[in-house]
Amino acid sequence: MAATIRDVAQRAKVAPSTVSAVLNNKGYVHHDTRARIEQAIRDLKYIPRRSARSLTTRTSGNIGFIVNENHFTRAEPFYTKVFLGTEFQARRHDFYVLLTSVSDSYASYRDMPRFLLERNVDGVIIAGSVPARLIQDVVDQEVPVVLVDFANGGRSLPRVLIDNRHGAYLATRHLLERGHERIGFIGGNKPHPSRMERFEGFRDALLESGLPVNEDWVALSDTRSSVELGEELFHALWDKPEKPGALVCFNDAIAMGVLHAAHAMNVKIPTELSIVGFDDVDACAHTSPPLSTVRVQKEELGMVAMRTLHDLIAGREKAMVSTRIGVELVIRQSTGPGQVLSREA
Amino acid sequence: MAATIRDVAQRAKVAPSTVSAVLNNKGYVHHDTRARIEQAIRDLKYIPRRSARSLTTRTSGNIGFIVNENHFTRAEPFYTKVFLGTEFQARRHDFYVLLTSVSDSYASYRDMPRFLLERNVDGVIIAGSVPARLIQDVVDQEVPVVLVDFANGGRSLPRVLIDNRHGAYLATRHLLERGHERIGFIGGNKPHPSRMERFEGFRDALLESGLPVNEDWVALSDTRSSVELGEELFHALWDKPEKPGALVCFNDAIAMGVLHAAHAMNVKIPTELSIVGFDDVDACAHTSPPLSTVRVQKEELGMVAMRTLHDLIAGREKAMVSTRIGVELVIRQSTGPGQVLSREA
DNA sequence: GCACATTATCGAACCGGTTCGATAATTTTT
DNA sequence: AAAAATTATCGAACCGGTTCGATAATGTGC
Repeated sequence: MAATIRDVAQRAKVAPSTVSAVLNNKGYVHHDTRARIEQAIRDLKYIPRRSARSLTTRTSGNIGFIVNENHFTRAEPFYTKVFLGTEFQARRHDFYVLLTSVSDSYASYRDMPRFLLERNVDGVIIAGSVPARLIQDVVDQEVPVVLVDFANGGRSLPRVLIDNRHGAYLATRHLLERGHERIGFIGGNKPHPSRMERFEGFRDALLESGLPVNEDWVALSDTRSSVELGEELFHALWDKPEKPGALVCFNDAIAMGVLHAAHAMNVKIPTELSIVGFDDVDACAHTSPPLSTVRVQKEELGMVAMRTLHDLIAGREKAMVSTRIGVELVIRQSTGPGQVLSREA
Repeated sequence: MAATIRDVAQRAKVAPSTVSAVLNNKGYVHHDTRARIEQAIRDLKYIPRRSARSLTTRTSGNIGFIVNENHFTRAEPFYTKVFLGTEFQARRHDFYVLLTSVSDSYASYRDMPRFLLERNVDGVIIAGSVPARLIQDVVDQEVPVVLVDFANGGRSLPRVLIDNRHGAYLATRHLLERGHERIGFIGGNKPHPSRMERFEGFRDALLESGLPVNEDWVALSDTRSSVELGEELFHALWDKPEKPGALVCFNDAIAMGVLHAAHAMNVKIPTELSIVGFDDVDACAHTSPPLSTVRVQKEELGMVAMRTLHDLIAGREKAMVSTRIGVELVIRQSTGPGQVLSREA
């Protein structure tokens, strides 16, 4: 039914290889011949099959997007947006994106995404933290890789990161400028590099203002950041004799957990407690009160990663590149003026 | 570098065709031979290449997911979730999902998604409304199709739909049970089949209670349903001399627009006006007040569509199947008791 | 013990592109 | 005018699987 390159060749009275030359703009083809071939292509509505082309060129036209199962199954809006950004940019480069997740129990090369085993991708984007072993296996396959929001320890791979430190710095400065002095930091996921960076940004802003970090107002955890964890951590903090007047939260999920828990305990936001989140997920604008947060351009992360990967695939980029995506403070209504109490007293 | 089927054959001292037979569990292979081949496969870490397999079997292992550009570029959470559902189910069937969008200006077969032109998908899922011409072209390609949340007029294609009528009926009954009598319906997107169905569910519930549909409290529009449209429609309604006490909204975006506009005009929700949305997007739980709505299992829509498509591809399903995905009422705090005023007066 | 079915394996052809060396015609250089 | 370079086209081989008919060995029925 569908036309093949030989059908086109026959109709244009040339060899298949000449048609191929026209299709790929290679070698010498006489102007008239080219016109004849192009006409034949139009007549037969010919379009080369991906599978045939893939076999011989050893390229698939696909790129793989790998995200940790934990991020994915909970349909976390963050990485979904990163994925959409990747997808959007991929389309411009005529690539398709194959999405998959990996579990923490990754053990051997056999657990690699099928698209890698079957050599069905020309490159891979890895979003968020994944087992080190997986990264090793991907690199061993000699497939170009770009990491997003994950700076893998030793190995030096191209990566696209969030400016976590600056974001947390901005959030903290904002609270300081509103007159807060008793500022805490809460969030989980200790091993995640973002956590450290965000905490450092928080700490730097405090130190810059001559304020110490009060350990009583810092609540961390080893488990994943989630709304539930936010509630838990809030309760832990609120039991302390001296309470903070403002909290910098590791991310919006945590912040929303705090919001809920505070609401349940009748703690008024922002009059009794100010809260800043991080990420700016959609729901932030609709919480009550709307959540001040640090906006991360999630789609941009995915887009930049795809551009970097494309450069890598095209062989344009050799050096390891590390890009930081900027952040911006979004002030809504969860941050009010701080009570400057102890000063005068 | 990577092993081919001939390498495996050589090592196991058999013909490539015998290896193929083992790989695909076809024909007769002696037990010992099979064991030898399997050992060779393990030794060489052999995995067949997708591209080679695709060329000869004329299957790609991919399915295409098409969504209207308007739904997609605005990163609408609804179809994103449907996509994730599809993706989740696809993985179970060992398929990958290629995502793309089409624009309303679709004109000819050349505008079809590239994965169709290149014959790089074994089936297609179309989510939401798309140009009729596109559907025609896809059908002409003889590629299995399943529609999601879109009942294409004349043509009779397998589809997975939302139980819109019942959802709107439930929402309206809920308001009636709270004592409301002055209930309106607002929403846009007239040509969308869901709109009609939801309106009918609303109407049926009213009629069942012996209440007429008051045209003054029905505000429709031809443009897309959005937060902005919700605000507009609210203002239009609120200008009327007699105001409704409750509104059934076409979807959550509209409802959130109403919420915003009401808030801006100092109209108290739910004391002065009750609101029910439709879809139950994530943000619903976080609005102020949290939005009562009709929950649609978005992931389920995508999963069922994928299952249906898989049956179609495997040739298990011939007849046109149309599935309705159930809905459930989620009561939050945007719906209060209705004032039974004119009764006694 | 012979005809026939079943089991087991093989090799060649094929899927539909791309690549590359051979060849010929034309143009440029010397 | 011969040699060299450029332009134009072709056909065969190849990518790495699957398919299918041929052939041989073994088992079954009568």
